[in-house]
Amino acid sequence: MKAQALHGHLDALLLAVLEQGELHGYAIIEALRARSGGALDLPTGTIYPALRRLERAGYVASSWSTVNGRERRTYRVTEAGGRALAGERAGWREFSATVGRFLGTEPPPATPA
Amino acid sequence: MKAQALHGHLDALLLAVLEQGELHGYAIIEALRARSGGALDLPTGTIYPALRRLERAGYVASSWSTVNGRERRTYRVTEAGGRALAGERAGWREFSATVGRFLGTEPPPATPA
DNA sequence: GGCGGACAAGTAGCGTTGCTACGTATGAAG
DNA sequence: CTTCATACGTAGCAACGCTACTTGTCCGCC
Repeated sequence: MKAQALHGHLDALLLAVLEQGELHGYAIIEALRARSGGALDLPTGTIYPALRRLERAGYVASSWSTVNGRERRTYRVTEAGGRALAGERAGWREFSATVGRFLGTEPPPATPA
Repeated sequence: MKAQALHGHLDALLLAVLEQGELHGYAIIEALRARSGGALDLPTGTIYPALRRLERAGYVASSWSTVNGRERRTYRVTEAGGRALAGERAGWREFSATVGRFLGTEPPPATPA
């Protein structure tokens, strides 16, 4: 699956993953890959900027820690982030319903002309 | 619904609409609006360039006609476009299933037997 | 000791995509 | 005559994610 189709939904995805528990960037990538069955394998150049975007927006907060000499920035969802996620979920539902109506997850209708 | 979230799926949408019968640009906009219950109200500046993109790619073909002194460019899906649409449909299914797993939208309604 | 690979974070630059705003023209309605 | 619906189109912009690259530590292997 070409991941570039994520357009506009990446933020929601990140919030959704972080909703289940705080994680650091690298772990988020692995969580996405694991939970999607390998379909989502995002490069660091995609998620780090996205995370900073979310932090700038106030949807996540981060804290540094050092584990075995390796610096880690751990992110967690803020209250505003939680609200945003709820909105994103609603938006996704509407979006997928709308697009799904056209791309019909099912075989092409007989189209009685 | 903010339509800008369409990112990457517009082409598939256009092909899907045209699959049911050839239409001209303006009619496509109306068809999208009608079939989506008003959720999709795309500006001409969005679909005309998209249509030309599709034509350049060989997924649709167009022909001019004049109706009541008004020029019309009518589009229809080509064979390559049909194949592309099939691929887009498969892609959409995978994409929506993947994102849905995170955003909690349950599996697509296609749950037969 | 040296080397590569996993872990961990980050930036710079690019291409694609859809949107806003604008421009042109005809026919019908008021 | 003006306005609205029909009908086509372009130019410029902003957002988003991707590719490619950089820095640094720790661990296992030769």
